[in-house]
Amino acid sequence: MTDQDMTSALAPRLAEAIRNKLIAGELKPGHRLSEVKLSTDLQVSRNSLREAFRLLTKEGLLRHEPNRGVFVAIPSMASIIDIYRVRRVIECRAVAQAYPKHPAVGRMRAAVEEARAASTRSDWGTVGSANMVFHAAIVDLADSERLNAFYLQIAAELRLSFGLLDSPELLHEPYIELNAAIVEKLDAGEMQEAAAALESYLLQSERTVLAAFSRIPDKGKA
Amino acid sequence: MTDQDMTSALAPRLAEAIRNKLIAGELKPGHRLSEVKLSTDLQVSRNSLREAFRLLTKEGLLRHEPNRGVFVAIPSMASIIDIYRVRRVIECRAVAQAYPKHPAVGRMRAAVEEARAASTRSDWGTVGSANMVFHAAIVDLADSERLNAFYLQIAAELRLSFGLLDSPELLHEPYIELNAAIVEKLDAGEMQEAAAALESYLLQSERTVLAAFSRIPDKGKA
DNA sequence: AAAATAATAATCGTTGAACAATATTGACAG
DNA sequence: CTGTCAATATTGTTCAACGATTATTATTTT
Repeated sequence: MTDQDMTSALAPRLAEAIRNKLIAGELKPGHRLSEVKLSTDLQVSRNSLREAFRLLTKEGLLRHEPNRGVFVAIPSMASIIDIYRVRRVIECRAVAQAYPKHPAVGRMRAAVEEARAASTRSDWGTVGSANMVFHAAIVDLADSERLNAFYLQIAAELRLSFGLLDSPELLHEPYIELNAAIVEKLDAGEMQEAAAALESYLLQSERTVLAAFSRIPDKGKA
Repeated sequence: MTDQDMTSALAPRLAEAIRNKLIAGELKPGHRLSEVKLSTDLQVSRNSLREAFRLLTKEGLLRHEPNRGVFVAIPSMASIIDIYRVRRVIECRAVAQAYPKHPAVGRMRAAVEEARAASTRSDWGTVGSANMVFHAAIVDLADSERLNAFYLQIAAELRLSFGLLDSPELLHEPYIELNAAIVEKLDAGEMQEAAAALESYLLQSERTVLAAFSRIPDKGKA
């Protein structure tokens, strides 16, 4: 994990490294990222790090305060509501308009299987990852690279919120079978029904996340 | 237009300045942007310019080739198709789910009026701008800042494509009254009908743009 | 003359240092 | 305890440098 392949440019690689730390919870919301400290830690120059900061700020994972520095974005109810709004717009439409034999359906099915297997051994981390794959596959039904990229960004932002919650397993486990139901409906060619199921699914998930979020004691504090 | 307000950071301001040049057609697709030349022209350092480049590359307006530099993105049929796919996903859903008395409807109506007025005096530039405002207002019906930001980005990319076309007035003028019809349906509370109208509208617009694009002689050449 | 090759120049990628501007900290006086 | 002001740290931006890669020109070879 030290010096990777130099295939791509430095700034995007740096951004990815930081992004991974963010979604892994190693950097907590509200925390300030010192340019000198991070640049020495990551063995890069301040300038290169600043390029990465700009990327992540644009992605919504960092917040930039002039002359004060960059901070890990602090998720809010508003941001969660906004993200779920985006998800419903994109995912539901993708399912409603899907071609039932789209290759992504196979990935959806595989993600359901992986989640089921991980669930039996209480591997909630894998369940969560499989769920992410499932929904990314849904978006892929729309066959748009721009939507895919946008969704990945939104998903990363949502994972930042999840990091604040105490029991993230509850956020994914109940939905495994709902995911399976959506795949079945897609297989049967019932796209409208699948979209409707997904919509209520997402609304319920949003409520659950918001409820868990409201239970956080010191939210709003750095 | 020289040195603006220093409210925001330099990199985003630089990005905006370059973005404006891109959609104004001052920088043509395929053209390489020299770091030293642009940085001296814009009176900024190479490092600051590179930060702006990263932003614009992420937006899809520039393309980055390792060790070769950044180039103005070259629109393709594939990118136009992709962008219209995104537009249908977002705009149609936004209209279908709209609250008829949403403030954005007023902006839609105002945009139609401005387009009509500009059309009578053959001011096609204003017609085009009003059309952009109209569709941005549509997206705003969904009340999502993330969707708004994403749409703005996509719209800028599309305008880059428009810059290649010979007679852009044909791309907007025929749609003024179709826009008006959508506003009327929204006023009447007929959101599904409005969404359906918008969908066929966008499909037709896509065909027109693709047809005009296919008539470009030397596309694919730098 | 045409093609291949070598030398040269130009550009990018990244770094480190520098300095001004702004923000934070801490001492001190009231 | 509170407000003021200097001292300190951090960001914002620029500049110069140099290795690495690419583009260009010159040279050689066939």
